[in-house]
Amino acid sequence: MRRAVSGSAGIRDVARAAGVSVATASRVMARADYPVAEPTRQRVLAAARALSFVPNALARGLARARTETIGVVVPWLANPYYAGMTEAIDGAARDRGLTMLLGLTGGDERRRESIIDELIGRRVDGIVICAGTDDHLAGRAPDALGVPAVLIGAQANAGFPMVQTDNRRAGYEAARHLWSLGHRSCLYLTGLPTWHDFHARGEGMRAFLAEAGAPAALEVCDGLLDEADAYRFVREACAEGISATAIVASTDRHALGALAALSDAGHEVPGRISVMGFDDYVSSGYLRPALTTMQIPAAQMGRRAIGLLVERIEGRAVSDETLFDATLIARASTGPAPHAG
Amino acid sequence: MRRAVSGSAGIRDVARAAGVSVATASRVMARADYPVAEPTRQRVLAAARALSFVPNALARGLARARTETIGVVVPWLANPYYAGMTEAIDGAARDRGLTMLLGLTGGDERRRESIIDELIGRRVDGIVICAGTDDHLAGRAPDALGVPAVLIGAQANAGFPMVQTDNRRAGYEAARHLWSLGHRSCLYLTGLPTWHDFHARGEGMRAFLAEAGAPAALEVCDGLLDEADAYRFVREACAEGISATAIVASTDRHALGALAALSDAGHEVPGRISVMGFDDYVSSGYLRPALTTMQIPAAQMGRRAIGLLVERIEGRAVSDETLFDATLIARASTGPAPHAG
DNA sequence: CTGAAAGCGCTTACAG
DNA sequence: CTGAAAGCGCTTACAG
Repeated sequence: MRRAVSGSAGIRDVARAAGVSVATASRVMARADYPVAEPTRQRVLAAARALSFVPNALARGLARARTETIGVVVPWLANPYYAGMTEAIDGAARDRGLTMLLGLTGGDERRRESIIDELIGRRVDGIVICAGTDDHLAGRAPDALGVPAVLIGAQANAGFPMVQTDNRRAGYEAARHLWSLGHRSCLYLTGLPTWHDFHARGEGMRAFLAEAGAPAALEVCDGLLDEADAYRFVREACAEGISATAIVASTDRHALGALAALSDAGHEVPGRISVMGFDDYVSSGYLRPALTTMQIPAAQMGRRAIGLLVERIEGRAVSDETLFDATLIARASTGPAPHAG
Repeated sequence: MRRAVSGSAGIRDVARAAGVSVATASRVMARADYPVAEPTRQRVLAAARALSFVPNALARGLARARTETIGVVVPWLANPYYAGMTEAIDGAARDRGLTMLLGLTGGDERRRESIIDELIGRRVDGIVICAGTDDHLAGRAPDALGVPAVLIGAQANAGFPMVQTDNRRAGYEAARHLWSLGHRSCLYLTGLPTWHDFHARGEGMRAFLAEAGAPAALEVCDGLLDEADAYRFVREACAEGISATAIVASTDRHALGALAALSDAGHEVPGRISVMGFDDYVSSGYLRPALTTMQIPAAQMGRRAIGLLVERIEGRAVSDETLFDATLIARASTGPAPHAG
């Protein structure tokens, strides 16, 4: 019905130019380890080069039922945490010859579902989902998805392999750090309660403080979406008189807002009040005072996710869940509590 | 030879379930505006839903010679400028029903070329290239690419449509801002000389200063890749005695490094020295002192690029080159020059 | 080592 | 409004 009109040469053209059948041409283009006579191979290769043949990945994918493509779904790129993770995922995928199809959800669950359908429609070989606020995945079971999938940073989700940071422990360590500096009253600034990463961090802090015998030492303010929210909240808190000697922000973004607010309120950090965050963006070390933070190994997590995914794709599922640890990066924004000084 | 083993239903299954031919089933799934009897359409739709049919985009793309896919090539995501631009591009593409295939070059031209080949192999309908350091594109001509392409932030490149910021003018305005504050000696911290965006900014500054009668007022230090490089350089400069009263950084990242170095050297900003950058990351307004910067409309540029690309894809090329203007966002990091105060 | 042919899952001119 | 069939550009068992 239609004829090839596209300028690009097809395997048929290559075959003709090399004087072989398309089967043979295909065999040399498809894989290096096919049994083809060396001179034949060379002729085909030369023809392909001469015609600057680029195999049609659609046709290949259709025929092979394998697209060498993985879907990656992420909330945003605006957050350095996700940007870094996405970069790491892309790098790891590329190293294995896989191309990344990126879907940005904007934190909208409905959009996420449609993105996943889209990816399945494009027949990706697997999917990595960087979860955030919720991960019921509209009730999708791992098998119902039709393709292997691995979750990053999600709470336990029916049967999906996962890679995570031990957020509870990270929170625990954060509280311990502050406690050891003499802080006995902390304010935790966090996002929506449904973001379980953040929630787990808070739980970890609470656990430490309870063990330390000061269960009431933690005050939580949630619902803060970004630096602007954190800024406003802390600014008001300062105006009303802030009693905590330390602020823990659920991300470095929140910490940045808090830092700005404290500066504008004339509260010295860490002299009057200490501040710490979670994530460790590259920029955090260049703030002044430099930000103390619990570093989350986003790049490692991304790479590990690809590792798990490829295991699944190749049908050799070994590992299942991977837990990473956050690392305390102590910098200038945390110091001895004023009354302890 | 092979049978469909995959769990997902195909158009054939839908047709069978609905009691129609695959042709008819395809027609209702493919487009809403096909002439199909309403009851028939309903039966097909019901069958599709019941079987949770997701059309195979590979087969469709092969048959239609259109994939509803665009390739986007970007150096990194680690830089908020590119992250924001990529997000905007993705959003604009999604709004038009196009899926983004993202390729990260890491600033490596060879990798960029292989990514472009990869994208062409996947038969994207068009390509957006966020250029950086070089854009000879290995000598590729617009037509030789085989698909429509538009460049963002590249210097004039044989025939490709482009969207850009008027960097020269942005530099000019930056210099004017500083000059009006009494600064007569500026230091420009920048990346590799091959990054023409940065180079143009420097040229613009130089042009203003020449007009102002102080052509020697600009000192340039290039080769600074990130905040770490900027930090080191400024730290040393401070140690040796810095004579400039203002530092202009080619990006906010560089400015961040400079700010940290000045703080560590005990140089007050803007009392002793003013600092400004280019880009305007969301975080820049939360630095203390808040960073004065020339805001580059990255999101708008990304959206415009998609607009241009779609025009090309649909064969109605109207606009060709688009120039955006940077906007001065004056904040606390720039102030009157010390001797002018 | 090589070729002829069926098949991957859709779409769409062509005929009713 | 609907169906039978060719075609999109590859791959790969099957037979030499």
